[in-house]
Amino acid sequence: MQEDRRLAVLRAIVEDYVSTEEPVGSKALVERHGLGVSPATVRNDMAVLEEEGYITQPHTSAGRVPTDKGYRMFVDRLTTVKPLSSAEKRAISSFLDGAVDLDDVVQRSVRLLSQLTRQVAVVQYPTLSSSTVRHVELVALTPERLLVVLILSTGRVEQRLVELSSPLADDDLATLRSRLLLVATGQRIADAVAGLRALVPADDAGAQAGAEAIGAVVEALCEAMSDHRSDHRVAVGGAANLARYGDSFDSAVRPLLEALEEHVVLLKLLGEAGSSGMVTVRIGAEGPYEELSSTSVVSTGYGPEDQSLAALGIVGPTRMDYPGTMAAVRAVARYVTRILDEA
Amino acid sequence: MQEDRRLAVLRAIVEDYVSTEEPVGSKALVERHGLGVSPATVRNDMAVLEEEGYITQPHTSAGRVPTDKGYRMFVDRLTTVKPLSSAEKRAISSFLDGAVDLDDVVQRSVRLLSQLTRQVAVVQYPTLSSSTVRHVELVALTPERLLVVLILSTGRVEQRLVELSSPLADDDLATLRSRLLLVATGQRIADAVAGLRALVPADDAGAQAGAEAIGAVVEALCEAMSDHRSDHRVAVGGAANLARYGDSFDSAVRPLLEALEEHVVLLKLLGEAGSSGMVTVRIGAEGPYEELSSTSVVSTGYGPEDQSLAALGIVGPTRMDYPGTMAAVRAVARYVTRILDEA
DNA sequence: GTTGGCACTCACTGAGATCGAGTGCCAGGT
DNA sequence: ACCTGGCACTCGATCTCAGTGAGTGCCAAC
Repeated sequence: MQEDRRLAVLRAIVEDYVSTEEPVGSKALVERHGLGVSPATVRNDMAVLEEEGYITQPHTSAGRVPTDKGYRMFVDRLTTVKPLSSAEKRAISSFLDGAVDLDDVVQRSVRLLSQLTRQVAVVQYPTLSSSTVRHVELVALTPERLLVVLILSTGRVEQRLVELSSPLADDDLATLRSRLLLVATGQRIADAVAGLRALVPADDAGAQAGAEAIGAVVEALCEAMSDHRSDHRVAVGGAANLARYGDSFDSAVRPLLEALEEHVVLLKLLGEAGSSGMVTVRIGAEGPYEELSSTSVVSTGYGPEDQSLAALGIVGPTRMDYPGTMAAVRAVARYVTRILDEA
Repeated sequence: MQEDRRLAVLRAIVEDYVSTEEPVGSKALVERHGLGVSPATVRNDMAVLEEEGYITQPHTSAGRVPTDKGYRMFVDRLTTVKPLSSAEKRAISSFLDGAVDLDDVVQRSVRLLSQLTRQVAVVQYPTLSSSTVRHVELVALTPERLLVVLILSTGRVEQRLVELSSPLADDDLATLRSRLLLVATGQRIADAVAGLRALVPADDAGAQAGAEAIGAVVEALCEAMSDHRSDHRVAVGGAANLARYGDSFDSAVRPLLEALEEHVVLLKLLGEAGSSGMVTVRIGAEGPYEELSSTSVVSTGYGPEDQSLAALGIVGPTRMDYPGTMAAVRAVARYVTRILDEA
């Protein structure tokens, strides 16, 4: 019984603190929320909650503030699913439906997400690893310069320039192209890489015409396929929302701004995201980055069905509207998944 | 004579204020700089400078601070070219020489520029308008889906997906491809667009096989060429440097953060940049954006010779090290130009 | 045209003094 | 066993107020 009320108190504290941005006291609590008890009772509950580590007071004789543990409890057990308003739903679909290509989808998603949550949004570009090769194209810019174009099922196009030491005849080019197509088309990345490498003649084989070209082209293709830069590309948006931090500027915003430029760090944060459909919340110092100890990450995977292509999410202060943010993140992930499926 | 000294005083004020971040008084001035006169004399000069609008005092009985007009004078007439240190030069070349493709060049440039200047750097992707068509490729993903790939002399690759209502025979595809190549290859964008449009048969012409395909493909190509999104792409880096603003946070950083996300605004700012080789400085409220009245933009065009492909520059507080910043911007622009030329 | 002297201004700083939201605890009520 | 009203206490926030000093403007002398 009292256990239940204590949790209600915790929830109320979190909600109030999130919306008012100020430590919340016992009196204000009973007024703003309909718990039918007196401030004194609430104070007792608060004392217990503090003992258990869910809340603290910044200084004696100030209201209480949730700790990371408190937020965690709130997120895990106290949030009720908060459906998006129909206006928000409309915003999402009208925003994303106009997208023309992959880049556009990602960019619109970041923008949308940052506007919905009023936080900094991060969207990872769909990763290559689970996609297949749709097409490979060789273009002879000059007899010694080949442009290798790789087109993946996700719609991503990678191109590489290959310089040859000796010119390549058109016939050989055509042969090479068809061999590449035969081996790679329709394959998953990993299989395609293996198949392509097998094409390269062993060192001691006769220096047949175009042997150098095969090696160089295959090398370029494999490099493009396993290119981690593409895997690691992320789009960031809504940095202007950082200006709302107001207080705790140097301690919180600076490292965050730095992290936002270090895309590898961002990916690590997003990477903790579970599979599609599950929204993951990392609160404060739960992660590996000490400097981000006062920021939380709400993220999820997105992509068709069980195999999630990539992750998206938002980064914000630990004091944030978790239910609303989680709902927004999940909704956007779903829509993006659908859009990608259709395309 | 006194005229000369007054300017020397102005220069000294700007330099001191930039480095100390505090209003500078007459006594400190004569001490730190070797002007061989007494504080009283300097005070007289300051009074004149203030009357002429080059400096102000934040409040009575405080030191002087340069006005926008003061900075303008400083930049136009008082700066001596400040050569980069050899360490900086080395940093530039080692940083940029490793770049592998166009995207990489741009991204490295932003990073480099932001680190050299400790400001927010902005680099515009090379614009399409002055580039030529290197190659056009058609790929039949399925008989009804064509992938159109456009390769430009700048190394940029644009792709578009075209859906046809009826399948296209391989022969027709090959014919179309060669006609496209004939018309477009080597042409400047504008000419290529004109040539391509001429390929589309008039409405009343017989519905020859592939007529629809021609129209759709040409449409896609032209759209890709005149696609303003590519023209308008910019890379931004070094936002973490905003954290150094410290004071005047809400008034300065917030609008700046917003502007940084509005790439169109950035382009407008950069767009004021003169031709290659000339570094342009916009100080404070000289520009069209009131909210950016306490920020300056140092920018320049870059690209081969007379025709500049795009612009790059930095955005920072009006109180900045103009000589150093201008030198860095110019140096980076030169290096980038060289790199692009070689590639 | 320059300089030293001098009175004046005014932001900044730190020491009280005061205020009040909020707490902890206890005795009494249900 | 639990809730409640009452009460003393704490301590950050706010205000006031004098003191300090960097810096100025002006003037008479060089």
